[in-house]
Amino acid sequence: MEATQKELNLVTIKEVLRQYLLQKGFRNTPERYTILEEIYMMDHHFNVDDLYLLMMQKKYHVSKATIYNTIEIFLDAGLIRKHQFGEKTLTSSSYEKSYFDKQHDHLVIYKEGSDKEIEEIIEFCDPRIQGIKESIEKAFGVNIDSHSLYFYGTKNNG
Amino acid sequence: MEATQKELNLVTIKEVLRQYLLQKGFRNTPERYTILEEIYMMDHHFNVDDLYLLMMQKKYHVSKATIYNTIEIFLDAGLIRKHQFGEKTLTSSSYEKSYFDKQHDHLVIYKEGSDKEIEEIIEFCDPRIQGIKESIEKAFGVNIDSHSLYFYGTKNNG
DNA sequence: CTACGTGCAAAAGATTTGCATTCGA
DNA sequence: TCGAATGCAAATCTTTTGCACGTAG
Repeated sequence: MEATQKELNLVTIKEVLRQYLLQKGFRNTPERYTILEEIYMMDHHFNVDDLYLLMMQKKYHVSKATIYNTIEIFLDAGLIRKHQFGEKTLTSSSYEKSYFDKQHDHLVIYKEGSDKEIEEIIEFCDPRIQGIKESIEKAFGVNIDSHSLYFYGTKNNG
Repeated sequence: MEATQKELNLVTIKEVLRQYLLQKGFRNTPERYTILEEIYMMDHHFNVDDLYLLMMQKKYHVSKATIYNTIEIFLDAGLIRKHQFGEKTLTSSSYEKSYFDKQHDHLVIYKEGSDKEIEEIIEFCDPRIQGIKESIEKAFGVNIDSHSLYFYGTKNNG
């Protein structure tokens, strides 16, 4: 059932990409569909290197340049979201599939005693953020397209 | 009056650094005080290169390595905060002085029609974020040390 | 056919590291 | 004195760019 749902989603998401490419006048290259499929088969956040290594393992030869290119397109198409975890240390950008999920935010949990190592990333969704968003739009006369909210903390051992 | 207040703050903040270095057993190097002074004389966000160039102009010779080092210390001491503006494009880390300010969040306004160029960054402070924070702490059993919230949008021309 | 997209390698930009030298305690 | 800090340059890591080649339309 789980696998079947994923298969269905895969069919859907490829169609979404097809429509997007058509509308933009971009080409239907096999790389774009293969990368999309890999991303939508994954269950977690990933960065460019993760994706590159995964595809190498599966013997799909795609260059990093193409992955970076493709990710730009997917971002524009709304097929993925970009994140920047790790407030303290510099980390590479992370991404996640976004088409079937609702917008959510992240709680980044650091290992106890370490400022650097991330132990876990938990997703959450609090409706109050919408209220803040609307207030800001009114207060400053802006249209807000998106937001990002991260909480940083540690496990509560007490 | 403005200048006088800034002078007073400078005296205070140097004392804070002195206490911090003492407590940690770190040395009182002139570089650390000079960099701190530059940061606290500034009114806006800055990145490492901004700071480096500024100090070169003023004929203070400080290497970038030392600036990076010092910034780590100031972060740990709570004298500055780190930011990562620019969700779409990669940008260098930004920093700002934090000692006399209360915690605030940011509204990043992009130039109309451009996904890349930032037109303005506005600071705001909404108390509702505290409520969300407390809910998350209870829900997931964590201690939250900090958060970052960014809204991304464009000027409302309507 | 004719660009657009890809792959590869080189370049660029931010940050980190290694090491000899300097200097604060 | 002597270990911590600094400066400089080289190294590293992520992302971007240039160019020759392949291929979708």
